[in-house]
Amino acid sequence: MLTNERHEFILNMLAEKQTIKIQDVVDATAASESTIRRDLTELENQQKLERVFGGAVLPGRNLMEQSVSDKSTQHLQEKIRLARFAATFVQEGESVFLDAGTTTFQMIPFLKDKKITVVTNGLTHVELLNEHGITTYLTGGLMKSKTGALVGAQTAQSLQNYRFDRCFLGVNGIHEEYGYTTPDPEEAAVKRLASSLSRKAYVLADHSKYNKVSFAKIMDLAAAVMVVDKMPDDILAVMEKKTTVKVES
Amino acid sequence: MLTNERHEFILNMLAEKQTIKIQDVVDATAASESTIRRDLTELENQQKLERVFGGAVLPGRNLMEQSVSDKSTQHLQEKIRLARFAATFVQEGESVFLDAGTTTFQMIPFLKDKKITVVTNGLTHVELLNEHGITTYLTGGLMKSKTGALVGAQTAQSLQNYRFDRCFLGVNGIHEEYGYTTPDPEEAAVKRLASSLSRKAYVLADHSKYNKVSFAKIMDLAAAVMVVDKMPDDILAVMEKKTTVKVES
DNA sequence: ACAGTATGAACGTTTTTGATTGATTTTAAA
DNA sequence: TTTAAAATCAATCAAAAACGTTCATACTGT
Repeated sequence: MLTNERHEFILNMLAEKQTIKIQDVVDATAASESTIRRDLTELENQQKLERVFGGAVLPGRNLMEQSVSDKSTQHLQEKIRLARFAATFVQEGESVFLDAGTTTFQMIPFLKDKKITVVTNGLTHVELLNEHGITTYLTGGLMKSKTGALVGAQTAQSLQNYRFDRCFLGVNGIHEEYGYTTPDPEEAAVKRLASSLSRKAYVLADHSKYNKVSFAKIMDLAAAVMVVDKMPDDILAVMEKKTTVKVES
Repeated sequence: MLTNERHEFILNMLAEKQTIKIQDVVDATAASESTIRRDLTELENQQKLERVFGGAVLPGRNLMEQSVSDKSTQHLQEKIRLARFAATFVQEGESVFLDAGTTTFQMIPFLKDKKITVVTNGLTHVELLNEHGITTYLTGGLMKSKTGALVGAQTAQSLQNYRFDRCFLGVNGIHEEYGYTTPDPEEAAVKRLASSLSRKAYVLADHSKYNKVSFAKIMDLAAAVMVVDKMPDDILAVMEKKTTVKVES
């Protein structure tokens, strides 16, 4: 049995059983314990698995878990429902911009079977997009360690090279008078530019964002289609004067 | 059996079984082991297959393994020593380009206390750089899932906006006549451009790369300072005609 | 006949492998 | 909680397998 075959075998075995013990692999492959041990060490270096005492387990979804863990589960469920709905707008063959942010991040699993091209300025996004086999371009720019977003002049210049069919943005504040806002002026600039380069722009917002105002203005409410969920009826009444879409539940 | 016939036979056998062992081919063709070996080497140069220890696999089948993996621990130790040495060239306040690649990746921990600005096209690099508190710009571009590198026209355009004091590149092959080579033409283009934008370019290479020739040429040997480690003395004799630096051990 | 290429055997080198050792971690009993 | 036994681990070493290189020979087409 070739080394590569053995590696693939181990990964298959792991994918199937979630957890493997070294002895099980030894028995199944007829290779020595030392060899299997070496295989596991190398596969761990490749981040294809994670070693534990006695065997190995599937690698942790570090980035996703990280970005997901800081929000409450209820909020997360809401975001996922919102994201799934937003993803239905995307048609085959389109080009899409995904803003860096946790809500747009949740859209990715729902895009996996569409033949689309995605551009994003989110570092965490590009990895998940690739795992789902979606052709992905990353904008250049300065890395903001806190949010994993790329911003600045380079990002703007990169964006100028693209035109999008659809553009999905996350925001921190929604206000009738002050429009969409977010804490970071540089990220706001990226969002504004992306939406101006897009045939159609969508803002993904759960109810917690309404009537909040953050530091940096992105644009007026009317400049994008707002995809909302669980908003109080009186708010929706105001919103429906604008182009607003509500999740069908 | 004619050479061409044998080649075709091997490719058919490979297409059918996904992976082949040298001994199996020897038995099936009644040719000598040497001949089959030569066949495989040539077919690999034609990118018709990919050699692994003991046989060959379909190309692109598990390139993930080759590119992301860092082979044995011994190789890794060698790379780390090389990386530490290379990092000593970087002075305070300089701007540095770090190529996507495993050897340059190992440099990052040794850069952490310097006040420098780093530009990279490596997705994995930018995260570690940020953990070490280093100001980091990422080039834009198309995401290559195999290597985690950004490539293409966007990457080139992003790079044009910078000038570097130093630029560190990984390569797959070093050859007196054919220069530095790497498997992917697009990555080669990025490396070449980056080095041309840099006051000083360094190629990091362990001894396993010497006398290897990969598919895409990056540039001639003389175009960069080669940082080598553990190279046989006779090779060094040749090298020292060029600008070459050896790790002090 | 001759130059150029392909072949197979032989050689020394590199890589992989399995067994052994002593250290470390877990488990279970005191 | 402490202690001892069992299991697992990393490190080392030598044997085996696979490797590239060289060289002499056989084959090819001109």
